[in-house]
Amino acid sequence: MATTDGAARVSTPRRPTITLPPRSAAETLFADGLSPGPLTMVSNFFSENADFSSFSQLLAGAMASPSFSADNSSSENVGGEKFGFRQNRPVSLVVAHSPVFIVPPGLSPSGFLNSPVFLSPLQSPFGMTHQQALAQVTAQAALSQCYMSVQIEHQASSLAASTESLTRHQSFDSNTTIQPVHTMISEPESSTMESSEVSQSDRKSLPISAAMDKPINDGYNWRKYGQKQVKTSEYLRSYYNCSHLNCPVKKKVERNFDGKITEIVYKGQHNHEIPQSNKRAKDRIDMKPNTTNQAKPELRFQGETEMSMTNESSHSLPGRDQASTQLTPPLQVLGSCCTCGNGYTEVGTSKLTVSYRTVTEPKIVVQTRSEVDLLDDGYKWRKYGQKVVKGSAHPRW
DNA sequence: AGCCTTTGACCAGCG
DNA sequence: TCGCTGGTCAAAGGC
Repeated sequence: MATTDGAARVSTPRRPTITLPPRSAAETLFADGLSPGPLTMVSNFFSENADFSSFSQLLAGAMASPSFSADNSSSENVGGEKFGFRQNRPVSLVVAHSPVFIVPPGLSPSGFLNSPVFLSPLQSPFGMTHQQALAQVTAQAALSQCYMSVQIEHQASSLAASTESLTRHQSFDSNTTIQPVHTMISEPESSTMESSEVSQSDRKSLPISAAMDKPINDGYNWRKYGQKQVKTSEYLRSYYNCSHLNCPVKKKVERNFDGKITEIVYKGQHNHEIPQSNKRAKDRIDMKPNTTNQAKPELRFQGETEMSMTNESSHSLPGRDQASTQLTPPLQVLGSCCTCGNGYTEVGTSKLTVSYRTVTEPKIVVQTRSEVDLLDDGYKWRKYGQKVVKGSAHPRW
């Protein structure tokens, strides 16, 4: 990142560097605008091991964590669900990558380059827990939705060369869905105007495909093998294969009418490391700070300003012991966060999915074989209702 | 030349 | 058995 950072800064006045605090200081982190709501949910997959540096590693660590293993069994007991993307990941498989994962789903590389949610190498081994690390990634996924449409136009031309080099390692090796269905983050003032200026017609005139056909430059190479308009989502769904030889990983990407990614589902696990021999990989490597930074990564926003990070979500993470949802899966939960009063969380363990939605954040759905940890997302949720949802045998609060 | 996207057709699962 | 739906295939074309 260091090498092309300069180019990126041409259009981005500054990139505030955020050093991730220890988990106990998560509030500091999120005070900068990265609301952790959906993040801690994801983060709870992870143990406290700090030996992973990439998203893949984080996930691998999460999957290998005792809790996950236990949850696996428990989840299977829950109903022997036919989880849509039950992975066949070898237990021993550890995807070791460089400690950089950057581009979130839903943001073109160029968009992400200037995105305030841009991340550089993880802090994980140095004061950042896996929860936080993954939370950051998820935050990128969430927040990027807000900036994508705005930034595409402004950055496509000037940053095309440098963007891909910034992309790295968002390796969702688990069955992970990031589903920012509702982009509700209050747009920063700096981008609100731009957003409004980017009219619908402008957006339509945009080569959306160019900006979004590669929604996630996660370090892997993807080959699109199909695209459909699925009825259940109304959105256009694209199917991608990892282009690596014999790699079984696939992903589905759903986009709304604006071309914004609304859902990403990863299936399977890479049986290889992130390719580094191709140009993109090379660029990404070039973008990596350096080996020193790899060893001592820091969280860095590539965004324009802190202002871009300014949203109304001051959703800070309370202590995990404050998690109040007492759930007996499978069920779904709707409620508002006691911390910020925003949004709700819903847990559908019958499908082993968890989705969070707050007023200020996109919806994020994580599919996993584990549900127990998801119930303790570190937030306090206030139950404000309960009912049986049509089509569901389970109560909803 | 190689890899990618596009897109209609095909297939399998399900009710 | 049939129709619907989601997922995949594969040919064609583009970069």
